[in-house]
Amino acid sequence: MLTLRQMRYFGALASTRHFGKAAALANVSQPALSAQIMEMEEHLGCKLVERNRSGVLLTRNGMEALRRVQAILAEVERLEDAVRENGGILHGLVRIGIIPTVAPYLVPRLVPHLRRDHPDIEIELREAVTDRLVTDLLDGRLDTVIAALPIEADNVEVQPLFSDRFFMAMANNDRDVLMSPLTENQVDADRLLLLEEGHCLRDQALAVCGTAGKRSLVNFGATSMTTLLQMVSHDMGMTLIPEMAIPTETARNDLRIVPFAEPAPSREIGLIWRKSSGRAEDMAALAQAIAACVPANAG
Amino acid sequence: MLTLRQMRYFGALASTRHFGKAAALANVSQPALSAQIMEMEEHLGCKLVERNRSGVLLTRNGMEALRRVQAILAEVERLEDAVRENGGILHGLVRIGIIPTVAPYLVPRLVPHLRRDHPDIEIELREAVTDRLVTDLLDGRLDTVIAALPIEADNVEVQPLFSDRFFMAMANNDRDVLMSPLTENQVDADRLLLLEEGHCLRDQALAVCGTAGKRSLVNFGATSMTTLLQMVSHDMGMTLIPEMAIPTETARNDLRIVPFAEPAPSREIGLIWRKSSGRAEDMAALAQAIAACVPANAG
DNA sequence: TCAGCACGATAAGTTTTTCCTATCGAAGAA
DNA sequence: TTCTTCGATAGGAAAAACTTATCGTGCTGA
Repeated sequence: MLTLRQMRYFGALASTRHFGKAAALANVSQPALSAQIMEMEEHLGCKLVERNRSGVLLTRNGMEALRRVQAILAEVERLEDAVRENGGILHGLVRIGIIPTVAPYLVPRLVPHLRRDHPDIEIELREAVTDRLVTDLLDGRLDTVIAALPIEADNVEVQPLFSDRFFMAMANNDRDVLMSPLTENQVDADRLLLLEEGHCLRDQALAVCGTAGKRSLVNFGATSMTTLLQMVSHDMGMTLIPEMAIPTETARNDLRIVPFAEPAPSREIGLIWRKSSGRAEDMAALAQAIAACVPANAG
Repeated sequence: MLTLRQMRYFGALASTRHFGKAAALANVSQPALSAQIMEMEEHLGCKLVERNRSGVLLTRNGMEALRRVQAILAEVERLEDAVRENGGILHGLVRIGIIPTVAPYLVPRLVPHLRRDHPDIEIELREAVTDRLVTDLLDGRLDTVIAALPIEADNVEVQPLFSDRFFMAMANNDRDVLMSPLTENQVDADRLLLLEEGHCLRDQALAVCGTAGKRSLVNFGATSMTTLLQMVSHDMGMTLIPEMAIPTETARNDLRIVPFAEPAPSREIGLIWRKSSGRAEDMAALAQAIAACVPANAG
């Protein structure tokens, strides 16, 4: 079996053309180097050097081998450097999973921010419901997940990012005249519009409105926040809207946003990654970047 | 110190994503492989794999390392192949030294012949006097020498190639009326033109004409056979011409070629190489190629 | 919920590899 | 000739790598 040790010794021999000096260069005794060279020749099945009066000559095979050996040793050195230097924080590919009720409001601000502060980053995004994201995270298809807490998974590290208050959204011309601020039991569960199964915001909405057990009449399940709020703006009902979605969605739809009475219900958004990934530093940097993107909601 | 063994195990681990299977693939026990991976991580200063429930995951550093490791292992394999396959006979660079009284008559026929029969050959030629060629050979700057025998050097192998008879060349209008065939003592040493010091043909001419001790009047020493024969054709004297030079030189100059009486004097041209070069096969092929180039002179 | 299983880490002892010192033998130099 | 240089060889020590056996943890299914 060819070894790097043999190649290193052979490189030293080629550059000194002298067994003794090569051994000194390689910090071993001359017989040790001789033996390795002989073993290398044995393995390759041909002489690499000629031992002569006027020192050492490389054979033709030796020259060919030398070129390749030097290339290999250089490659090895680059491997050591590349992994050691490591590119610093948030370098290279980072695969981020984000739940659909956060992604559209965070991504447009987060990505440019990351690109600016970490020019070497390469971002891969996936948008899916929490369960799917956590599975992908645990299976190594994602490096980190941004989702609503709490997360039920072992072996993960969780860093809370910010708290995102809920508001009630309804059509501006809605006939309901709700108190503002709203108390949670004022909500008519039959008029509550929800996202489809699997979205954590659906469960949160049901929890907030105290209707976990009830069956909502209009519960067909929208596929996105935007769809949901379009329905709301067409006076088909009302829905819970997280604060971070308000600027974007009110710009798109004609909505009335009604706050809840304090203590306002909210969701906690957090960053999740595998404990064993050893990327706590990257994650801290990412958390910081996210915090810098949502100043209005920080809390 | 990074080793190829570590890389091979790491490659196996990356492809199986399972320590046990990787160990089987590498034909070692699982603890042995674990230890090598750990050592590699230690050396590189970072984790390469995450050990998890769902098997083994490569870290980001691990992926970077894997790419480089695979490249390195492929390079090593190519090194083994390249040296082992070896390209067959007369492949790659062959550095040939030829004495000046042979080169102009052999090279134009030999080089195309070699290129045709050994397409992978790369020929480097040097023309110099025997002493210089032998020094270069022994110092490894040449692979082989074509010169007149005998050669005084140790550690070399000698393969006689062909015998090259001498003729006397003189101007066609020379007043001397020599017997043909010529006997050696008929030559007027004072009219003998010679190459400069160092050429073996000079010494051979002096020996043939039995004038080793005499001082030739026109002994200023020409630098080449062609120069010498131009002088001859201008009736400045006569000179010994080897048979292989006759076709070329009589085409260039108006010469009278007179044979010697049998046994005609001759020189023996041979192929010389370092015993330790281990290229006997190459040299045999080269000798054969040369023989095929000089059929008229074969003897 | 608990035994069973899968998997990587650890332990202990053995084998293999690598190395060192000392010395040999050949070849060139004085 | 004798001396010196240089790579190879010998013998034994040190280091590396390997093996089997076992541990600990986390998942799985009765």
